Amino acid sequence: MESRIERLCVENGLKMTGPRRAIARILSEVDGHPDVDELHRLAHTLDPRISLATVYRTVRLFEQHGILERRSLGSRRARYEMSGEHDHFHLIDQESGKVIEFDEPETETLMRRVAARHGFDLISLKIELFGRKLRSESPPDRSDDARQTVEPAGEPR
Amino acid sequence: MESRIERLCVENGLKMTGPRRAIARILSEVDGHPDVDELHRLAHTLDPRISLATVYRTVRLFEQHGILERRSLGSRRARYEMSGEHDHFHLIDQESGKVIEFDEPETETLMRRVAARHGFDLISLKIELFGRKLRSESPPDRSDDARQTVEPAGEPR
DNA sequence: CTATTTGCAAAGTATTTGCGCCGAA
DNA sequence: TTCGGCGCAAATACTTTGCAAATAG
Repeated sequence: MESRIERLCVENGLKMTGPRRAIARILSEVDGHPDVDELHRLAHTLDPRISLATVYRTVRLFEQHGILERRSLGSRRARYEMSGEHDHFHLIDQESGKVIEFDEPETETLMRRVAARHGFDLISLKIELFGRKLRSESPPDRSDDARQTVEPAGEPR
Repeated sequence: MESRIERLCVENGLKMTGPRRAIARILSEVDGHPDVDELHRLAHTLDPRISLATVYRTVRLFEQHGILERRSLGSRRARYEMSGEHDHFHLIDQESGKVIEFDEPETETLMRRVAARHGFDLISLKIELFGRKLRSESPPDRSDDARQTVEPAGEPR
């Protein structure tokens, strides 16, 4: 079966080699924001011959073709996620390093307008909120916000 | 004469050594978003004995005390700017790497609300827009937006 | 005086590259 | 068959650290 990313590779005219296919599959299945080491570790389970260098080369390639986006999310190493039609943003727990994704459609519109105001066409945007969990008082209301993913986090910076 | 940052250091109970004073002054005077090398080069003109390691140690210290904020702004190396009362954001020209600062007060409010909705207290936020200059049509309207700084940019990533 | 800080050089991370062999188209 | 991709190891880029000498409070 062909993963979403494999299809994008073909559409972009990329040669589909074994390693690329493996990495593409990993990327399609993993959730969260893996860094290169994680990707390498996972790809390694599909094909132990895949080298770290290839993972680096592949994510760079995918990024250049708009298939992946690079984030920092408060960690030192680069972390990646698939590009979506609409942007979503990240809320990072300063203590644990956990990342929560959230949507905020108005924001993108607003930012597009800001860019235009300065004579720019918006290509992409990164929004990272750093916060501390509220201990006390009113239980958080999360009645809106469609998708929402929490991940275990690497190092709490 | 004492720089703004020097004052902040004293308030934070930091020992004011020669190197720190020099770096603080550089930071107060430079505009833009210098990386560690730039700071070192500049500090070097004030006192040639200041080492790169000390610059690294000092920016880390200042960051921990909330005096400085670390940004990435599309480049690999960390870049710094003074913390202000209110956050401002960055628009990066994908071609040249130039950085434009802009204010968007509503945004911070909105983001604070989003964080609260997820049960978090907002500590800081980073917003980076990546854009391409509009060649054609209507001259950009910049009648609002208070402050605005453009800087020459290091490497266009 | 004493606990911190500094410079230096060496060690650590994160990422990229040169090169000869290998495989997809 | 051909050209680009791959693994490997070495190179590079950025940042941190151990240690002995220097210094702020």
